[in-house]
Amino acid sequence: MENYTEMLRSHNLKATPQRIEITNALMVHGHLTIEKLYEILLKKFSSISLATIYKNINIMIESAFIQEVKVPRAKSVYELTKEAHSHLVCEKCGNVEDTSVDLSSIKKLDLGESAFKINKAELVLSGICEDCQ
Amino acid sequence: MENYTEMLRSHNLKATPQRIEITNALMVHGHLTIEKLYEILLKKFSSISLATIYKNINIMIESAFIQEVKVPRAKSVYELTKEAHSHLVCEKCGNVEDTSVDLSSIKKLDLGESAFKINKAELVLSGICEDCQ
DNA sequence: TAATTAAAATATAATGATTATCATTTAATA
DNA sequence: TATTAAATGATAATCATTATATTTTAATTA
Repeated sequence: MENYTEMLRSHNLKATPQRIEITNALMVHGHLTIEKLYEILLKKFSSISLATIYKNINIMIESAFIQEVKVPRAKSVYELTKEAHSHLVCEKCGNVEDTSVDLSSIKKLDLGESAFKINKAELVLSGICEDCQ
Repeated sequence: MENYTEMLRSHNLKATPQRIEITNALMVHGHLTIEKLYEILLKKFSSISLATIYKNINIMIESAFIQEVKVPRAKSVYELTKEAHSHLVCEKCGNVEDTSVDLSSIKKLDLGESAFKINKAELVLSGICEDCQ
């Protein structure tokens, strides 16, 4: 899908060139930190403000267009919202990639133990990626 | 176990009153944010510096005495290091509790898919706790 | 038990990250 | 094309964390 304008509008977000470029950067790179995103957007918009990045990240999270991934022992990265999945984080190069792990079994497993009502499960697997081995 | 002095020393940490109190606070409360920890220690040490909290948290993490838990959509909490476990986070009251979920099955499940070598699995389950339901 | 010393505590300054403010510009709509 | 609410950019303000320098202290040893 290339139509970022419609993607943004369907989440009630104005399709500004800056937002389209954020969307594109996340589509291309998968997972990006704030500073990396800023760096990438500076190439297209030489006078973009860091505040614009922060404000857009926040409003895009609110509208569920993107999501924050809290990475152990590292800065958070952001990704486009997609179907439920988990993350692999390389302890050496810091790269983050998606992985499809079935968490439904965990949800069931745990429900028996307590009265806690689980809505969401977030799993981060740390280790060494293929390239770094 | 009540002997916090020996616990600290076994991790090559000087047993200062401030560190003993941090240990005690974590033992009593389980999971605490930086600011909550500061608040608690102020009651015992009216002139404790926030820098002391930060420095101790960092050195205690380095020596594996405690661990940081990154909580989705909230501030990190810290806990004493114990056997591997997962966390339940209440979306309403913010309380964090431990839960024993077997992650070994996940590790195996995933290993088949890619050449990524998993060292650690961190799972956070979000939902509504018993009290908040 | 007192003396020694490296490390820790405190106070505070400095840095880094994020948010707020405001004037200007622009996307969406009529 | 004109209108307007929202977004952008520049920058100040705030909040979180770390660094620095001085004083104090836990651990060790004479």
